[in-house]
Amino acid sequence: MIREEIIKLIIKVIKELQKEEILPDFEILEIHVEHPEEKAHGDWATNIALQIAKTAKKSPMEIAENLKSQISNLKSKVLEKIEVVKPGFINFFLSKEYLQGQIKEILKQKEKFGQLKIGKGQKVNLEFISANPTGQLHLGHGRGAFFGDTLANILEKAGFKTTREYYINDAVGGLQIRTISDTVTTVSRLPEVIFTPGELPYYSDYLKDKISIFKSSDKVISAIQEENKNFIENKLKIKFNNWVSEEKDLYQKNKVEKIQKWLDGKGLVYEKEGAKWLKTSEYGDIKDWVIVRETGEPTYLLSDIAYHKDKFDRGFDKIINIWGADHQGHVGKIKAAAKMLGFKGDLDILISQIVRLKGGLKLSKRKGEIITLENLIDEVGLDVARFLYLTKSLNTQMEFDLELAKEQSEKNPVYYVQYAHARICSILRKVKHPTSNIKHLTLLNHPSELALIKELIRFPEIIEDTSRDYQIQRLPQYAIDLATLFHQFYRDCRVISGDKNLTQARLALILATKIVLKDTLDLMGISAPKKM
RNA sequence: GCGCCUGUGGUUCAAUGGAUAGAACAUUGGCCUCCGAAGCCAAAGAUUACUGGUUCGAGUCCAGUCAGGCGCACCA
Repeated sequence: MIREEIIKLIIKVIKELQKEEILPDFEILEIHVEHPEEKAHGDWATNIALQIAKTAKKSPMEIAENLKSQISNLKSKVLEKIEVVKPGFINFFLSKEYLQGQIKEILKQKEKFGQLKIGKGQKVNLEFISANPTGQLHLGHGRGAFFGDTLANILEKAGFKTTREYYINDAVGGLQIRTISDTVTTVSRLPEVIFTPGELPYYSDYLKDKISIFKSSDKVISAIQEENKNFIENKLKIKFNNWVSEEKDLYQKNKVEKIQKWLDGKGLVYEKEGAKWLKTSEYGDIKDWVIVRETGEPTYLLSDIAYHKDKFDRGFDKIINIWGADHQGHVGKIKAAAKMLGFKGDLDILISQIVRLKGGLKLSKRKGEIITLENLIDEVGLDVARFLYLTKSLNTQMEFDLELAKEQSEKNPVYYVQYAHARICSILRKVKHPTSNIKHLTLLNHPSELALIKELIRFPEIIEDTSRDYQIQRLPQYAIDLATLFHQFYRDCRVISGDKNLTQARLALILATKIVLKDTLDLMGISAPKKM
């Protein structure tokens, strides 16, 4: 990757300057190389001179000039020009030869372009959606669903081995389901109350129907779970590797009981007011919490600890939980439990903020009519829905305007991206043998061609950054940027022309673009149509 | 009251502490005899809630204020 190469170059040069005592000895911190928005600032830029100015006791400009001349001496084929600008930025300009050569690289690697090794084959567990089997998936679940699925794709691309996991809160045997939540309000009711539908103004018609058909709580739950699973696999097109049942995989295997004994044996549990409390406050949480009620029944917390113990035992290097905002208070408890259990890997708990339907929920609450995720997908389609969700950062609340979404589905940015793909395919259909001759890549000199190549080679960097910071919204943005540069190229350069060599070179360019565009869409779970 | 998240053009959202805060939608105008106009080009629109602080540099970090959301169970 080009960024890595530049960073290595800078480190090397700083060390040389230190040896020559032009720069004093200091620890080289992280070298920050960025992709400036302004073209005049080069393809890459670093602020390293500004950062080390203080410790080096020299002016940033002086340091930058020193670094520049040292790097220039190396005569790298990758760089065409290096500039030092005002406060002390060093701007790098990539050479045409390097850029042209990258097309060859993309065509060679095909869909493996952007595949990284930073995951080193480490095992990652991603748990997401995990909707209670007491109703259909709603708009809020869409966030976790698409975010989790896409993040898993990106981590795989970055070289991790991922497991997509869904936790089913279906404990009915030992525990009994006490809470039925519809998608609007969570209300607690005893089991017998649940099964007198006439008295339940809170529950959706959907749930009432299920209750009147199946009568018993465990049957209602397994029926709903089955429907949700079906919906997720077939309509959301998300394939989970693992469906973990609280009832079957934890309670029936005595894992909840075992973890309680283990915690007890470690002296982490005490009795107060007839209940058993876990000393979470000693492990970083704000207070202690009950794990066994006065009645002797375990709480959700205990079974969730058992679940996490199970995950830890399965040997994951990294565990990512994607929870809704209403579970925020649960984070401290599970983190505390992870410490108690001595989990050595990363435990990242991501909270997705609430999805709010514009115009409020008035009618839905009373009538039990809610906007389900299925309604949304029926209205706008899976591609639009996925894109819509992915463009927003997890920790901002999102306001969902269904009317607007429907209206905009016609002119949605997803079509803009897909159109670029379809356009490429359309051009390729006009060529008899769309195999590209990579011998004429040096003919790619037009600013629009070079700009497009520069965007293409950002792809691995997008994967790297996103696999580190989980800022998924970077991906749809990249897709839009790439499509824009393609459309501009299309405006400026005719692919099929009388000039056979140039045609070959441009075919190679659009083939490379197609590969990266398709891959970007694949990562987001969005289709890349050949015709629209 | 305490904890977490958020406050950016009319709207929905971006912006690893960097250079002139970007898109999309909406608004206004221009571009199809030529590889797909679901496209391209342009205009207009922002005191980044407010007040201080940190530094070469703050939408971003820190403190405080205001506003909104979520959580604070022997519910899950």
